[in-house]
Formats: sequence, structure tokens, C-alpha cells
Amino acid sequence: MSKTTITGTRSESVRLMNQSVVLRAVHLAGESSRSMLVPATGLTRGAVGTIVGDLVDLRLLEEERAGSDGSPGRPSTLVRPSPRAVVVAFDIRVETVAVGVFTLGGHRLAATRISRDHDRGPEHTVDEVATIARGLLELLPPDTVVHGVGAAVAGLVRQHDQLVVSGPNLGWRDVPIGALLRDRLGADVHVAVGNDGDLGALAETRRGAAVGLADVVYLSGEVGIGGGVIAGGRPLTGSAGCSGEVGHIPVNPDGLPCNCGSSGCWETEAGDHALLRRVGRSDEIGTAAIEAVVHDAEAGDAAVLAALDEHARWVAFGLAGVMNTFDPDLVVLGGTLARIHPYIAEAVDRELDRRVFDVIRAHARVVPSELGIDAMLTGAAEWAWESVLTEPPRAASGVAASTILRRSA
Amino acid sequence: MSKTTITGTRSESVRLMNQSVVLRAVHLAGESSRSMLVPATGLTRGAVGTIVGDLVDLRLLEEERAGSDGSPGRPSTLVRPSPRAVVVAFDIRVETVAVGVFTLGGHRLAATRISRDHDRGPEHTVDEVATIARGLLELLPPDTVVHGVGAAVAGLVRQHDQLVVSGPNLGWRDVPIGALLRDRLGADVHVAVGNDGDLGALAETRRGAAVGLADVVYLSGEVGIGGGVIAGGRPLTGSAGCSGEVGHIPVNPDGLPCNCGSSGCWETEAGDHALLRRVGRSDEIGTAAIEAVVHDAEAGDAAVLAALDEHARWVAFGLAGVMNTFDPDLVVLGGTLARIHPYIAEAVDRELDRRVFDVIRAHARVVPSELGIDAMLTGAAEWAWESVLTEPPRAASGVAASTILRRSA
DNA sequence: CGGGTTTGTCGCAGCCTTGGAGAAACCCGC
DNA sequence: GCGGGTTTCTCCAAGGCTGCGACAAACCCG
Repeated sequence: MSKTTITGTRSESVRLMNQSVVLRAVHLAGESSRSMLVPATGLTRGAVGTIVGDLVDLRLLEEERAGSDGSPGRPSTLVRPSPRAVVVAFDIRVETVAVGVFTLGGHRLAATRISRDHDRGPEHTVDEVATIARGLLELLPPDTVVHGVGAAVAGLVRQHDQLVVSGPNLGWRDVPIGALLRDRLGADVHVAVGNDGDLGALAETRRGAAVGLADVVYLSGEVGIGGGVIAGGRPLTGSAGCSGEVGHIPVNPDGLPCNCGSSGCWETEAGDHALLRRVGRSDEIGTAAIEAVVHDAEAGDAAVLAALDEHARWVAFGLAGVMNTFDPDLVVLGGTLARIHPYIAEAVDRELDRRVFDVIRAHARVVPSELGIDAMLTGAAEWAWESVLTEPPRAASGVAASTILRRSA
Repeated sequence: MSKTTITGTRSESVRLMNQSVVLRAVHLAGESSRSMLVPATGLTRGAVGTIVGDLVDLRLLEEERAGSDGSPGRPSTLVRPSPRAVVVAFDIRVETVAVGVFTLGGHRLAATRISRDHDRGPEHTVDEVATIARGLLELLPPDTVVHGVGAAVAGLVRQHDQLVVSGPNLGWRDVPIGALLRDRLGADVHVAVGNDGDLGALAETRRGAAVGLADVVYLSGEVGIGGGVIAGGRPLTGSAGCSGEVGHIPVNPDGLPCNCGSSGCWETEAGDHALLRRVGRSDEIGTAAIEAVVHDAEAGDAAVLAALDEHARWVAFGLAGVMNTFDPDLVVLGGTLARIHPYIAEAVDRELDRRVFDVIRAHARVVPSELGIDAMLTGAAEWAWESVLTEPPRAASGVAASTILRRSA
């Protein structure tokens, strides 16, 4: 049960907060100059100077004397994320798994995606991704420091013990994914696990279609419909960290049974299965089947287009509820919803015009994802960085990449 | 469009934040001792001492040397909210309007509720409530200071201009309620306006069934179904301040038209009209009609009980979506939903067991409101205090009650 | 009257800000 | 091409504010 607590600020935490603010600013904006950080953080030149110094000492940032940029005045020192400070990100979804290494600032140094073996358990999946991660780390300079591990999982993640409580589409149940990854990569590495929808939302607000926006809803449609919400600039977590499961809003009293145990959930009407059902291909599954539908739509197949129109109405039916609930700046559609967006956008908009409050509709746009399939992986990296971003001195407990290589060998 | 900004902490703002923390602690806990405030705020004795001194100077708190309380040691100085520091709260709903005066700490000094004249416009309503407020203030000591005005309105409130954009059940549209109240009470008084559901949620987390909980959903069923959400300890606002309209989640593709322009909204299936329709009394409206239904249920009327059972399924149908969306600690039912709770609780629970994820269901309870009809008024007071709680020095710009009496005469 | 507890006060350390000196680049006029 | 003026940035020392810790005093109880 989550409780609210209020805590006073002690003077030592002022420095901590300002380190966090400066580091976050560089992380979000990428390479900056000291003088750009002054207005961005609201601190003075002096404070920025010492704090950047701290962060350089922690090997999180690098400074470089800049050459002239053509403008008058002395050029400001450049500040950039260190390319030796990285996190490892995992994206574990139904059909594929992906591994990536990301620097502070969100630059992707390397990434691999492979198809997932459905028949074997979570341990096998963890072994596989850990092996890939090792392979990626081997290619990096030996002084690279891993500051954390992030994992996006297509299932409900209970935050306090990082347990995948339920991943119906993965076939997982009560999988201690956080502990498994930690065991496989070294007990002292910091692991952050999140729901795929939540991390997709995080990624799109940091690196994608919703950069800088405070109220964002992300919808991923892979097999089911996952959701993630950024509210007031912060990820919505809920009591156990399981919020944002908008795919399981009941929308059809006469609907089909859902994997979750309920029936008539939004994802049973607006997910992949529903789409394939509507085009009369209930026996097919997976990305290939969806691609075939998109291909036929592109070719102008009237039956498919009609099915997409019907599908759009269901997408909008649920989306209207989500928008009236959250009053977002932006709704980002990922996965299948992004893929079919061109063919459903008009019908969705029409339905939303009718069902969403005018005040909300007036400013809320619905756009396809910018990050596409990489949203979750990017989000996992952002999630992994979060711990260092809030408390930069933790960077001191980062683990040398070489240590992880020895451990997992 | 809401944007995220990050700002560094300057040393002067530390004091501000700590004043806010101490004041908030006293506001929430009521009379405390200095020594109790030390663990509650995480500050040291010295800091608490000087900060309490500041707040006493601002006439927000009072100190009193305590007598012995039986425990060993020197009794700690008592700290309590000043009974002279008040806010005025308004609750404007469909059938009635209410006015109250609340001290810091949430104590209600006086309150009045009258029925609302449906046929006259918002200006008339504002005149009426302002007159009542004047009457209540006249009864208070002349050195009373009004630190703000809060209003709960049964409609969508756009925060940036405090406009009631849409209050279909009130018959209001684009009413500048904030400006009207300010004009009527004096231009220098701080006015905070909020949606009734949002303020109900605030009230229940501060003074009602959800005290101290971080993730709470409040549902008010008067004519429609209003909602309010506290997420991560903070009220969910959304981009324009119009979030939490869960009553307008579409739940029935074949549903009836809704006042909002859509159809099949949750409130068309779980609101008062739907209940009366199910018991075959579509021609009746209002609290009296609902009371009659409750009376018949109490008497064991089989048809009414069956209708309530059907109603319960619709209540749970929408509620399941809300719970999967927010993963709350607690759902608080207000208004009609609280009134009929005894007759629907079992059926609602059964349906939720089936439709809500187990992890969420395991900790989320559904309870009737503790504050009842006063929830919105209490929430309006809390909302009014919010500005002073965040920045205590603003108390210096409170307005003497006598000034308001002169102004509005 | 002694033990235990709480409070107030004082010096110390940490953090940020201010303001001035100095450095580095640009522009312009000679 | 060169030097002065301008702009912008960095660095440094002084100053103010804050919270922290330790001590002594105040207070209650047995």
C-alpha cells in the first residue's frame, strides 16, 4: 500500500537535487554548453560550474573547450555525456527480444533483436539476452562503466519486488525477472524493470513524439494493447506499479473472453486478434499476418478497408474513455496501431470528435509513434538511467563492463 | 499545452519548502507538539523551532506552552492551526449549493446548504453564495483573515482561466466562475476552482476514507458520475485540468445518448437516470427519487433489488476499467453510489473479482465515502488552502474578513 | 534531589549568490 | 594587418542563508 510522506529538505540534499537537475538537463538535451545550462536549470554560472565539475569527477559528463561558433564573445565550455557511461537495456516481448547499450544522453551504441523461443521458459530467455548483452559489451572500450540495467517486459510488473506477476501473452506468471537478470549479470548491478507500455510512454516523452510534454498516453498494440501514462510530467505508477493497463478497460458487455480472465476488454476489440477476426483471418497470428493486412489495405482491398474502418471505431471507442480520463496533450500510438494508423486515422478522429469532451479534444492530438519498435528498448534504457539521474553520486557504484564480462562467463 | 520544466533549487527556496512541509504537517495532523513535528518532517529541532516561529509570525499557527501530559520530561510546546486563519469554500452542484468556512487544519467553523434555483443563471447563484458567505463571516471575530476561496463545481473546469467550460447537468457553459467569485468577494482574494470529483478525491484523501493514501479514485454519483483521482499522492490534473472524467468512458456500444454529446458513457449506465430507468421510474429525478428506491430496497422489494443487481454489474463494469487504469489503493464511492452501496457491494465485488487484475484487486478496496455530501465542500476548502500550504509567506496577502464584508456590501 | 527528556542557543560547515578580475573570442576602424 | 572595444565566459573570494551538532538550561517525575 502506497503512503504519502512529506519530507523536509536538508541542506545536503540541495546539492543532490541540483546535481540531478543539471545531469538531467544534459541527458535530455544532449551536448550543451555551460552557459546554456544556466537558463535551463535556473542556477547561476558558478553553481553550474561546480556541479558540472562534480559530474565530470563521477565520469558521467565530459567537458571540452569549444572553438569559436561565429558568435561574439568567449565560447562557452562544451558539456556532453560521457560515452563511457552506459546502461544495458532489454526489451522482452512476445515475438522478439532485444538488447541495447545506451549512453547517457540516450545515444544507442549497439543493439540486437532476435526472435523469441516461445516454447522455453523465462530462464532461457534471460540466458539468451544476457549472452547477447555480454557480446555487445565486449565490443566496447574496457573502461566503459555500466550504471544500470533496464528491462521492458510485456506483462504486469509489481515494482516492489520486480516480479512479472502476469504476462499472459508471454505465457509468464510470477517470474522474478529483476532477480534473474541480477543473478545473471552480477549481483551489484542495479536493475530496473518496467511494463512495456509504461516504458514506451517514457521513451516517447524523452526521445520520441512527445518530447517535453507533461501529459502523455502511449498505447502499444502488439498482441494485446499495452498502455503507459505520463501524468504531470511523471510516469503514472499506481499502488503496486501496475497502472496504465488501459487495454483491459471493459468496453463491450457482449465481448469475447480476454486472456486476462475478464471479457469484452478493449484489447479484445482493438487488438491484433480483433483486427484479424474482422478481416476474416482469425486463424492467423503475428506480425506477418498484420503486415499482410496492411499490404492489402495499401492495395485498396475494399473488404480489408471496411474491416479497418470497423476496427477504427473500436479503437476510438476505448481511446475516448482514455482521453476523457487523462486529458492528455498527446496520445502516441505504437505497434500495430501505429502500423495501421494511416488507414484508421480518419475514422478514429471522427469518432473522437463525437465522444471526447471539446476542451480535451481541442488540444489532444493522436499521432503514431516516432520510435516504432525501439520504443520499449529506449524506454528501458531511460528507466535504467533514472536512478542515476535522481541521485548522481550513485554513479560511483556503477560496475565496470569488464567485471560483468567476467561474472557472466 | 503543458510542458515539463526542471528547475534547480536555490538556497532561499529551501526555507520556503521547509515552511511548506511544516505547515502541511500541522494542517494534516491538527494540533501537534514541536517534538512530534521533528520526525514528521524529517527536520531537526532547531529547524522546526525557527520555522514554527516564522509561521506564528504569519499568524497561521499558534503556540502554547503545554502542561504535563503524564509522560516524563519537559512537555513540548504545542503547535496548532490558528482559528483566525480561514478559507471560504463553495460547493455548487445541481440540486443544492453550500458555503462553508474552514480553518487551517480542516476544522469547519460554519456551513450552510440551500437548494439551488435551476431557472436562474450562474450570476444569480454566485450572488446567493456570496451573500451566504458574508453572513457566515459576520459571525466570526473581526481579526479573522481569509486566506483564499475555493469552489467545487459540478462541471469541467479549465484551470488556466478557471472557466467552467461545460457543466451539462448544471446547464452551465463557459462560465468564468473564478472571475465572478473574485468580483463579488474582492479582487485581491485568491480563488481556486475545481471540478467536484477532483475535489471530492482531495477531501477523502485529506479528511475522509483515504487519509494518507497515495493512489485513490473517488467517484461521485449525483446526476452524472464525476470522478477524481489522486495518483502518487498528487491530484491528477491533465493538460487543461480536465482529467478524471471517468463518467464519460464509453462502456456500451449500444448505449443511450449522454448529455456530453457521446453515447453509451458509463454514467448513462451507472448514473442516477440509469438506476431509475432500471426500477421503471424513468419519469422521476433527483435525490428524492433515489431515496425512494433505497427505501424500497430496504423494505425488500424484489424488483428493486433485482434492478440494483443489474445496476451493480454496470457500476462494476466501468469501475473495473478505472481500477485497471489506475491501480489504486482505494476507491471511494460518493453520492448515490455511496447511498446504494449496501445493496450493490456484493455484486460489484463479484464482478470486480472477475474483471480486475489479481495484483490490483488484491490491495484495492472499494468503500463508501466518509464525508458524504460534505466531501466537495471540504475538498474546496483544501483546494483553497493549497496555495498557502505550498508557499506559506503568501499568507501575508490574506484579506481581513471585515474587508470582504465592506467590499461585498 | 537525581534521572530522563525537551528546548534554546551558539559555533560550524555546506550551498548558493554576488560582484569583480581575468581570459578568450569577435567586430570594427585605422 | 593590427590594436582597441565589446561581448561572453570562467574563476575566485566574500557574504548570506540554511541546517546540523553539541552543550547547557528548563522542566517533570519519582
